[in-house]
Amino acid sequence: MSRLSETDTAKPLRGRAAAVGLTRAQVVEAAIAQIDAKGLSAFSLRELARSLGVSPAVIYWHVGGSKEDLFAAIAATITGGLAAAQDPQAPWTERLKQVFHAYRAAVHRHPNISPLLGAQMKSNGVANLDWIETVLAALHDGGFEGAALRDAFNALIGGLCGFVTMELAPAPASEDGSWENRISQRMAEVDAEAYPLTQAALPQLANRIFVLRWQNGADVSYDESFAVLLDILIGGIAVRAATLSHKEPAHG
Amino acid sequence: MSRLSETDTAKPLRGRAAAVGLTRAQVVEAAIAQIDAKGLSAFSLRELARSLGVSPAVIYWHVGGSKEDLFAAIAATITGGLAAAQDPQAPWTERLKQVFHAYRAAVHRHPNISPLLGAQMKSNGVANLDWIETVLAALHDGGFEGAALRDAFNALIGGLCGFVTMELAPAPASEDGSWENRISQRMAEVDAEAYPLTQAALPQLANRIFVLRWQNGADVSYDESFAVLLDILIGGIAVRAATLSHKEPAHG
DNA sequence: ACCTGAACACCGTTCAAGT
DNA sequence: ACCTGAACACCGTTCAAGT
Repeated sequence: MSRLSETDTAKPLRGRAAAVGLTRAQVVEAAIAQIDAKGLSAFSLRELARSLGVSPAVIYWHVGGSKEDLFAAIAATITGGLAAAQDPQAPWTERLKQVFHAYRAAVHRHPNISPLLGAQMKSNGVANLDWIETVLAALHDGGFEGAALRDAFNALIGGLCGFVTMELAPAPASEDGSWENRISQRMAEVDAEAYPLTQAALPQLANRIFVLRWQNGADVSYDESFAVLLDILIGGIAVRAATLSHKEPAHG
Repeated sequence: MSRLSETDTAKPLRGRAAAVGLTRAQVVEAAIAQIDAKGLSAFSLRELARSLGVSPAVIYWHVGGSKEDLFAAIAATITGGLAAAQDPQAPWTERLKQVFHAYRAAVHRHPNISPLLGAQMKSNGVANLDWIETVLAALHDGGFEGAALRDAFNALIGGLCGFVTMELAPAPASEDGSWENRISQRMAEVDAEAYPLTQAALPQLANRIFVLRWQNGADVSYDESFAVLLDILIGGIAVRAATLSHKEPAHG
């Protein structure tokens, strides 16, 4: 949103060319702004350089080896500070809810970035261990370790971060709304013989359930569905925690 | 896997140029083979045309307007026939398990295609309603309708398909294993002061949990984690079904 | 109906050279 | 240390023209 922060006085400015005074953080910030504005599919390093009034090569100088590295830096920026969203006094099940709600809120602040978080391993990297540590700590408090810890962790992260990725899956890039029109019309014509339940459900659920929609979670709220998923998952994890041999039943 | 099926005799072959005799289905099949072999990031329409010994323009002629349309056709091919995986006699909770296990197995047969299914709305389109109908039918048998049906459907699809998307998120494209080496080494150096639980868990869990890994679900099994997620989700959905006013408690 | 060939407007990435 | 400019090897997409 905001332009390059002019208040960053930490730049040496020694040479004449260095008068541009770009920072790595500024490059990442500008990239996020570009993706917020035009979408991920329209994003390019050359366009980013253009928007910064700079040669394409400077992106490489500041951010490292490749476009993927820039994406990883963006992902790290988006998911930074998630650990702070959690109240250390709360029971572990509550802490988990807080962290995943914070995760979803953070991605919703930059919905176009979402594919980088869910569908690219490099962006999932060791970037910031802070919020991973909080998830592991909560599960540890619930009594999980070893293979049970692994499965609980993966089920939570995969299910919840995966939900957000699907929720915010981008629509096809197109100036006009031709695709939206075509798909909404095609849904109106679903064959009642072949798909009776789909046809019956569509009047109420068209564009409000995955797969049968033409807008994503940036335009249509999936808050309640996410709440249901989170409730079921945390509840199920708590039940499993209670059955672990070396712990008393968990509160929550 | 298999080359173009020469046994397809349904091609007219009238002109001389038509001697190539390409089918839309063959183009899609060849695209899948390309992505299986080289990965999604290395895939291009020109390369596909080259592998078919054909001009780039023919892809457009056969498949429609854009690369995204080809991707949608690929997604439809991959998820086709999922409805058949389900035993109509089984209780609704069992049917759900069958369908989602079949979904995961289908994507695992072409792991490189996975981002198309989870992170692109066009590929999620009305493509094939068959398996959507089976999910809606199962939930209907469980007594869900209206907003409850919507949330149950979204929680299931988002959580489970989302899990598969994360599980199979592609590693960065690079000839050598330099990235794998770097990240695995960085994990070995996690600060025990700042991240005590992460550090304690890593010896057992490195490369076996999301985010802290350098290989994806095509190389490392997430079968057990998926089973845990599926169990918790179906169990939670069944509990909610039992609380719906107009139904008796569900079996399963 | 199906395909070719060439063209247009872009890309990501690298590298010598400047200050 | 930070940036420019030009170059290389590609893209996706379109369109007239061929058979």
